[in-house]
Amino acid sequence: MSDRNYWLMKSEPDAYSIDDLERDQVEPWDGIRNYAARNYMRDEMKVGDKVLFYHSQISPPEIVGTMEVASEPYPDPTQFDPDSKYFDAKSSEEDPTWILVDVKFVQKFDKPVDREAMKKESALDDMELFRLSRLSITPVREAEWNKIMEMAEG
DNA sequence: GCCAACGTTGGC
DNA sequence: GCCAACGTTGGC
Repeated sequence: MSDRNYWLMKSEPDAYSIDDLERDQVEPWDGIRNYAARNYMRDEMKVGDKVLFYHSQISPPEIVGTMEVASEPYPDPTQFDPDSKYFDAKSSEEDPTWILVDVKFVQKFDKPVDREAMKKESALDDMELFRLSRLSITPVREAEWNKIMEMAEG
C-alpha cells in the first residue's frame, strides 16, 4: 500500500472518453507512441495504481474521473495490425516496441476538475502535467492526488 | 486555426 | 554524433 503510485493519463474524448471506459469497464490503453509514456507503463505501473482520467483537446481540458491499472504490462496489439492507425512496421512480435497496461473504470466525477481550476491551486503548481505539457502519461504526487479528490468533491 | 514545445528523422 | 527540418501534441 505504501508503494502505491499515482498517475494522470490523457485521452481525447472524441477518441476514447470516460463514458466509453464506464461502458467497457476494462480497456487496453493502446496507441501510446512516446517512449517516456511507454516506459512509465512498462517499468513503473503496478496493478492497483490509481490514475486520473484527463480529457485533452477539448474546452475546457479537465480531469473527469479516476481509474486503476488493471494488468501487468504487455505488448500493444495495435502495433502489429496493418489496418490500425497505430501500426508500427518497425516493431516485431519477437521484440515489441510498444507496451501497455489495461485500465479499469473506478469513478466518474459529478464535478470535473478543469485545468484552469488546477492552475489556481498552489498545491498543484509542480504537477508534471504542467511541466511536461505534451506528455500523455505523467506521474502524480500523493498530495496532488488528494487535492484533486478534494476539488472534485467540493 | 495558430503556434509553442518538443520528440523524431535523416543528411552530413 | 550533430543539428536542421519536420511532424505531432495540445492549450488557447
